[in-house]
Amino acid sequence: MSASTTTGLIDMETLERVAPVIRLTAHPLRLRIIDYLRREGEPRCVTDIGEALGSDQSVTSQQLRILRDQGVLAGRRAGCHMLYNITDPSVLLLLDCIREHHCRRSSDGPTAAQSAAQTAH
Amino acid sequence: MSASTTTGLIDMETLERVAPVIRLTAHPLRLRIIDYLRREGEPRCVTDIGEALGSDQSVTSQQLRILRDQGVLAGRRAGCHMLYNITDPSVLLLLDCIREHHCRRSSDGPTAAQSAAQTAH
DNA sequence: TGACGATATAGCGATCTAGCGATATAATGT
DNA sequence: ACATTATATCGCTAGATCGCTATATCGTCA
Repeated sequence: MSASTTTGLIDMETLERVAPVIRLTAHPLRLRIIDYLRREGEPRCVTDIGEALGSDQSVTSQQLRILRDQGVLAGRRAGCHMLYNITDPSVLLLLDCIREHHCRRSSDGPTAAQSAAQTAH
Repeated sequence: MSASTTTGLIDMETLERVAPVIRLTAHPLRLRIIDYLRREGEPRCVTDIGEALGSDQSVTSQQLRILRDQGVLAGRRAGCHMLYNITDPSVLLLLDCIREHHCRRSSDGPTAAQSAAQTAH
């Protein structure tokens, strides 16, 4: 019985590798940056992103670096600009998921999850 | 021009509300717990989960509480057991996404995202 | 080369998170 | 009531993350 307790589950190594990517991506401003880049459809520079989202240059650059380190974004030089674009399509699924999440959570009032979590205690 | 820079994007309030849920869910053991509960198909108690995943009782209980606080899981009493089940279906999408992610990243070698991130520097 | 615009990094204090051991609470059966 | 099993919480230390300011680097043009 001990051999099959975890068969069929995603192995721990994979989770330990992927979890940080998701965790670091799940940040309000960083998600917004990704959403912005998606809507724009083409690479944007740091200044554009910062101005559009109202975030400071330094902060914007830091977030971009984090996302780049995770392989979510990539940046290429264009003159004195740095153009960033989305390189990991799976984060777009995450955004789609958030859109649904949003509708379910805020429009429909308390969700099955929330009410269940309360009554369960 | 200032009015339409962020139209069509997920609003910041939504992101600030959803991001913590994703961030706290994106934890190796917690993802594994969710994956385990999904595979089992029916609610499981703390001891079962801990034994199956090889995690300490205290740690397991803590993770379950975090997931319950986020509305991802719910627990109901059954005698002296506490049976947990998944209440937020969207986390299953996250797991599916990880499975794809896993295949793309580990099987195909360096991914487009990773190579692009390196050449971009 | 020197000034300037654009981007990246360093350093800091504050806050959050991870695990762990010890202990407290809850439910059951005797 | 008491012992037992199951679950939850507490207290702690170490490490991660956040947002900010100041400063450094890079690329362009005169």
